Amino acid sequence: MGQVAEHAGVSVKTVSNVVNDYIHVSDAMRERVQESIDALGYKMNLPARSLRKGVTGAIGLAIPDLVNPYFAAIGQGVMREASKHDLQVFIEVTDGDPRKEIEVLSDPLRSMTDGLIVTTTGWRRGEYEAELQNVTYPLVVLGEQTLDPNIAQVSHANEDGAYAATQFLIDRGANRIALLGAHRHGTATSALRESGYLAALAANNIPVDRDLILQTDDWRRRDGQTSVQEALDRGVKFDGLFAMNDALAIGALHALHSNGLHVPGDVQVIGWDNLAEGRYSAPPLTGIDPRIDLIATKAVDLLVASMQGGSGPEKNRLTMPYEIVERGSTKPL
Amino acid sequence: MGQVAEHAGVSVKTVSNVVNDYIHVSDAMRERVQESIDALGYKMNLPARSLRKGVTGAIGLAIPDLVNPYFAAIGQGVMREASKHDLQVFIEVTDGDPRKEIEVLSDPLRSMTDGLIVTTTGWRRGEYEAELQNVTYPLVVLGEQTLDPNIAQVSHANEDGAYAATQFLIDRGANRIALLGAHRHGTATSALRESGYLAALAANNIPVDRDLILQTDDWRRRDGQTSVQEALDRGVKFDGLFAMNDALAIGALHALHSNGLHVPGDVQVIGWDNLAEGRYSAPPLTGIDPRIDLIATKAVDLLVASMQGGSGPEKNRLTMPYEIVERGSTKPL
DNA sequence: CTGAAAGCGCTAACAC
DNA sequence: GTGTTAGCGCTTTCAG
Repeated sequence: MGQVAEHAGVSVKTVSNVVNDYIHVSDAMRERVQESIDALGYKMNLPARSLRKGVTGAIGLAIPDLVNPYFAAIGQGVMREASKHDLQVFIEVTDGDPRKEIEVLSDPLRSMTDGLIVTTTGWRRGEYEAELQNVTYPLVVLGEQTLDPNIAQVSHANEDGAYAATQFLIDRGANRIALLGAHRHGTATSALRESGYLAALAANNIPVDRDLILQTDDWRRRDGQTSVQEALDRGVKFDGLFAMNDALAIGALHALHSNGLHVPGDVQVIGWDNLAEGRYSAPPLTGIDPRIDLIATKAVDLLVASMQGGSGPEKNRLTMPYEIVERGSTKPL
Repeated sequence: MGQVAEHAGVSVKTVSNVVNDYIHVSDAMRERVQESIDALGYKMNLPARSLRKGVTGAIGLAIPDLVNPYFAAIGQGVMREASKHDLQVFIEVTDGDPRKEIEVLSDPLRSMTDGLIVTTTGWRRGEYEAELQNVTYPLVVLGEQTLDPNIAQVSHANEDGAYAATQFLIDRGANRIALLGAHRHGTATSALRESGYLAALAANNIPVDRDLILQTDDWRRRDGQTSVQEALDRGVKFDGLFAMNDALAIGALHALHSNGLHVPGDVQVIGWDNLAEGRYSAPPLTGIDPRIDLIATKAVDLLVASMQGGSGPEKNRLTMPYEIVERGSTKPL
């Protein structure tokens, strides 16, 4: 910057003014400085600016996995919305490891971001409340795990959506409905979706059959496939299947096909996430659309509000609307 | 840091020594300082460190799209390998827009990274050579578009792989083989794969039928689907299909099914990328495995070498090995 | 509207 | 082994 100032015959302050689009700069001056900038190929040093200003112009996004299409979509949505606010996004990967999901809160990288969006999968309800309390910067949690109502948060309509998905299957004639994705050690999300499922069964006077509640360790395609395969091997029969996410559903489809079962003829399948992949599966997947784009947008907006406004009495815990998108994996009504 | 120094009754230099694991610090001192650090909850300010040291400890990764599983896999691999070198990765998304792919080279964010890996999709051969020349920091290009042999680069074995894929189909009895993914405005990658396809046909004395060369605007599922659907609508017949990537192949599968065609009975399909999604399609996809993990690893290693060693006479243009993974979308030999 | 000087938090160089 | 000082490149007072 000194270089540019010298070349243009002005002070560094003036160069800074031009670079930062300061109002009170004469057009002549602006042009002259800009020419020097171009001539010398000057590039702003961001670390120096951050150090001086105390803000970085970047936010962090902690997700479990880049390759998982759900989190990739979150990442895409966050980046899109952040760029509208001229914010860079630094992605950190936590592998769905609860320890890493909490470490990220005090990572040195926090000094390079003005706020953090963290998506949690491993936390159980009530865990890590203390660490959350110690956070001094703007934070938004994606998930349903915090107790403290002061922490900004955006969640799926887990219970309502699960109820609706189950009812959807019932309405189309299924009455032995498997639930795929129950966690042995109960994450908050799976517990909520399970309770929506149970509520729908109860409302329709369908008895609960524990054999139909299929556990998985994780929510990936493989987990869906092996879990359904095992159920089939055990001789469990069902005519409907509600998978807690699309990846599980894709795996389930695979297992069902391998066992000669027809979808939706023998088993109707409904998923959750409305991933692009589900539009191209055979058959295309019916499912809950949680509006991932909206989740990401709201998360950024909440974070930005917290970064700017301090902590007004704004609504900081959002539950997203959902829709059911009907495709070939369920029968038409 | 001053805070910590005061609390521990030492100088800032000593605190810095402890934080940076400097060798010549007595154990007693180290412990005392560490206690103060913990007591005060001190966190290193990265921008300040970067400013002073002139290096940031981070690298940039420019990819077209976070949601595209191929690039997500590249991202995952790059992050994994980078973390082995204690490097942060800052991802930037270029939307496959050639302009953005070039802008990223001179982005202000470069001052926050010590090097850049850029994956190119939009460049045509020979384009942007000037901009590439102006780059003053370590750079690795993923793709096959640069002419300058001094630019580090890792590429797929496009021509050989395409030849092998086509031959694979021929060996299994196909003799009317469609090629899916030719670009109207010829990107380097599609041109190379097309030439491998043509070479294989020639080697087997199979005449080229231009109707079988299916153009697409991009390489996404949708492009594969619509392109194949159009071909079918035009009455084009084929018993084999080589899709230039898995996304196209997934789209093709969808179109084929919709038209009552059986895979591999009526049409054998081979893809390229070996994405997880292809393992769960119906039928599971045969295809070229480009070893995405290896590509990412090599890219980081090349970059790190260039960041450390300056520019030794090392091999800086790598073509990755490939394998064919056989699954249900082709017939057994 | 523009200039001069101070200082953000850190590490490198040098002194002790 | 540990302390002192200067300065990385920028923006922010405060003068003019």
